[in-house]
Amino acid sequence: MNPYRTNTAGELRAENAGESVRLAGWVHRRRDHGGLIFIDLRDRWGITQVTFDPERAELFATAEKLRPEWSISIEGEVARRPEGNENPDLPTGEIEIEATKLRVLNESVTPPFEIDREREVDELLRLKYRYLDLRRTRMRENITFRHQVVKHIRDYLDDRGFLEIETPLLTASTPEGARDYLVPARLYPGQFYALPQSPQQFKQLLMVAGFERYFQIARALRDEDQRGDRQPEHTQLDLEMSYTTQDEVLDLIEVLYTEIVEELTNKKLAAKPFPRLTYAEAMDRFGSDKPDLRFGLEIQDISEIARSSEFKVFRGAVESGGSVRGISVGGLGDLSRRETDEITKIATDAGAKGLAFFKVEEDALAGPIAKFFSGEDQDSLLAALAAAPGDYMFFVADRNPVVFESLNRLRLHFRDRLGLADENTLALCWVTDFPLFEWNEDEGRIEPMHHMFTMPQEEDVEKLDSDPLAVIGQLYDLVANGTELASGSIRIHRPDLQQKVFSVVGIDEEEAERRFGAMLNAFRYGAPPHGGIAPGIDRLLMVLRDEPNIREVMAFPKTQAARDEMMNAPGPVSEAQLKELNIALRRAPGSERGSNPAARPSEGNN
RNA sequence: GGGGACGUAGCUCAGGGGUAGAGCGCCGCCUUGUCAGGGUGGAAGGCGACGGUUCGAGUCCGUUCGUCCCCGCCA
Repeated sequence: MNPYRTNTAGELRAENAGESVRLAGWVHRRRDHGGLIFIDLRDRWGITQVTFDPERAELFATAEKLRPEWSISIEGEVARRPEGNENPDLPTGEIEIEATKLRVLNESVTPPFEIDREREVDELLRLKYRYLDLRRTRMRENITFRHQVVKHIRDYLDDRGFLEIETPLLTASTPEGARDYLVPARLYPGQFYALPQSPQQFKQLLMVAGFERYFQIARALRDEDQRGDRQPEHTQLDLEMSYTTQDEVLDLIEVLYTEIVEELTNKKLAAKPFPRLTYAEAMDRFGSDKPDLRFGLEIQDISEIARSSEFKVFRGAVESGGSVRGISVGGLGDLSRRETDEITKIATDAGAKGLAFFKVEEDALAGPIAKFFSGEDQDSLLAALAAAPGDYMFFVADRNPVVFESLNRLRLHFRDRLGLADENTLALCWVTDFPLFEWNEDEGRIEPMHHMFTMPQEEDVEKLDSDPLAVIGQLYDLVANGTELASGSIRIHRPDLQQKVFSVVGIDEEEAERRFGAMLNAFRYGAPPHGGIAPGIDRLLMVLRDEPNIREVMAFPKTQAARDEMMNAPGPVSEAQLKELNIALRRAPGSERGSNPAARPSEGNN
């Protein structure tokens, strides 16, 4: 018999009355009535009320000393609570334990914040005392839920013949993409391992190796600045299949995600099967490759009306190869000058030179530029946007990328402003047929949209030479409520085609050999056609748990400045360690921002 | 790298030129049916740090450190 507990604090019910039990856990709350003491005992599974009777003098005297977060073990009899004293808010609320023994396993100093309350606490304090923060309901539930989702994933893939295979954490640096985290190689002075941004090449090599169906709950590391949904290390479901097709990958993930949502959450799926939009369609209708499909406000192209209008800004945009597009928004009432300025700023922040808008009146359009449009043109605009009296129409005239980005941001702004999206609905959709490459303005060169192992659509292969930017890839994203949850592709499996793609992005044979030699070589040994996907686990959990930040679904995240304030990482290392690694520092530790612990604000230490 | 918000008691916050306040928590005492227990008394901070303006600075100005959010960056 376990010396601490026979049952958990979440499982005892009325039918257990009369049983002798032991429970162990923390003092959640104490209610000392002088002549009677109630202790709420908390463990991972729940809360059970324990009573201490003054007739047992010694026991009672110990119970009087109990304080929140003391670790205790109690023994006693399960008793139905007196009539009328049940607590319907507690699963164990029909019973209580009449304590006969109490062991204090460990006292607790007063915690820096209250464990039993859900109020907001400063994030730095939460992270510094993460082991206490994790005791609180929110985090305990999130981390528990995380386990359930990952378990479901493992079972699902195991059922379908997938093998979970680990790949190295110490690997080679790949200069493009995100900045690598580097690890000095002691045995090779001046050389470094890199921590993986993803197991991409390894999983493809596992296909060459014949494992056919691979997955891994893999850590992916990127040394880039943080965001609400980005951490230095995050977790992906990395997955790859041989002899597969895009549809097969999509179906596999679609069923998995449908199960997760329907079996593990109370959320509603907006549509089953998930809508599949091409990249071109998503941009056209929503101005984004990760559209939020929970609401309308779809974008309409009015370039043809603009081309013949009197309004020079509109005409000019179309004549110089851009377009004019707009959305119609109801329910805004009458916007003040200040409000229209704010809305305009959203568009200009996205690169637009301005924002054209009209208020739709009963008989005509109103607004600063209405005078440039004939009655006929006004009717055409109304018809194009299906606008009704009381609506506002907003138009952006510019190069297409600017038009799309501006209207995308406006769409999301009105979603939030007008509460158009139901929080309990998950609009999952696939976006497919992405271009294989995109043009990098800053660097003046072609780059892969996803990565350079993506297979072009068969009919576009010949365009790799003539018009690479027009080549569509066998590339797909899973999107939920405007958030990208997964990204994948069918891969190139032939060395000649891979070499061709390398050359399009400016990697010659010698460089390809040096950096991707293993893979190119592997492809010469009958590499099977293969493809896969890599869903982000953290982002999925954020969406499913309605958490505003990725830190809320990770047990031990880093701060925005990529620090671990609990473990004090990163930190300096000894001169001896550096010497062993053949590393000389260019700057002494402590000379950089944020690197001086002594400069940090002090906080309570009770 | 850039922009914004914030930093006052252990926690959450109010105060905005005249010497610091609330709720919760904490400590003591009282209370036998509470479950955000109740009552009562008490301790606790000099307002992130540094420098300036002022007779006087949480309060105004500057710098700096830190946290969070956004852009850039990043799938």
